Amino acid sequence: MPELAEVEYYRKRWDAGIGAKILAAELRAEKRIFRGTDAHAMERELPGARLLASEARGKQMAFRFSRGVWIAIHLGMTGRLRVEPPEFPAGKHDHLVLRQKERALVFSDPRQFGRVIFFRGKGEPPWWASLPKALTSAAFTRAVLRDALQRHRKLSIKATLLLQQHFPGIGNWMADEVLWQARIHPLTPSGGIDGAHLAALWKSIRAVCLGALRHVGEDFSDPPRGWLFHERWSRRGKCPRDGTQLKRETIGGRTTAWCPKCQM
DNA sequence: TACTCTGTTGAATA
DNA sequence: TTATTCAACAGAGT
Repeated sequence: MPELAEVEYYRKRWDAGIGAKILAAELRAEKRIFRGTDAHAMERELPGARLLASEARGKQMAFRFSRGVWIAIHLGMTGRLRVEPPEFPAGKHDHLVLRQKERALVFSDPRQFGRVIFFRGKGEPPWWASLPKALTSAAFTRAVLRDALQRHRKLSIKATLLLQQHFPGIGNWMADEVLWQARIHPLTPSGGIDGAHLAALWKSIRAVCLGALRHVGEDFSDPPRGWLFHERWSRRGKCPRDGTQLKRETIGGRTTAWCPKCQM
């Protein structure tokens, strides 16, 4: 599930623990969630560290602790962060539990497509510093968009929008929403989008990111009425603009919904 | 029960 | 270098 705004929502769940010390880190190092990181070091070095701050970039989150300790979390498809009472017993899919005096910070992920990465050192971890700039920042210009589309000119625009190195935070439903709002057919080759279409695409990328953050990102409420979002899940979904029955097909390996009438 | 679907992404291949 | 396919995993839906 988690795309840009859901990630932001879950990140803020752990804000409850900011300022408090970690007493214990419970995890099972052999879990797939910890692939590529030193989970034993995490278990050893987190206790005693104080949670200072967190930030989300696209689908990535970083939690910064005292003593130069960081963890990054990616939620994958089914990952969640939540807060439980301090003595809460970890369930089957609760892969990381950070105990504080007043609460437990819990990361769960049944499918384990997500991951946790540990870092201790001076300054920002390299993997964090090298992430692309937010689509809602001034750095995401029309020229940056055009470059990304040209680099993948043969790829369908739907598949291109899912590339995290260019469109951090965009996931399957957001990509469909962006294309529907910009009235662009998901199979359009990315390289063929220019002029007014490019301008419309740029505008709807920002509108969808901002709208999602404002609604889903704040309190997990649904996006605004009138968005494709409310229709795209069902086989019987209708275009909110003209009532046309939506088409559903796999594009770029993902289920895609669009209006055959207004998306050209 | 059996089979299909899934809001992700990285590794392996072409 | 870029595009495509598939697997990692578990639960929900039909």
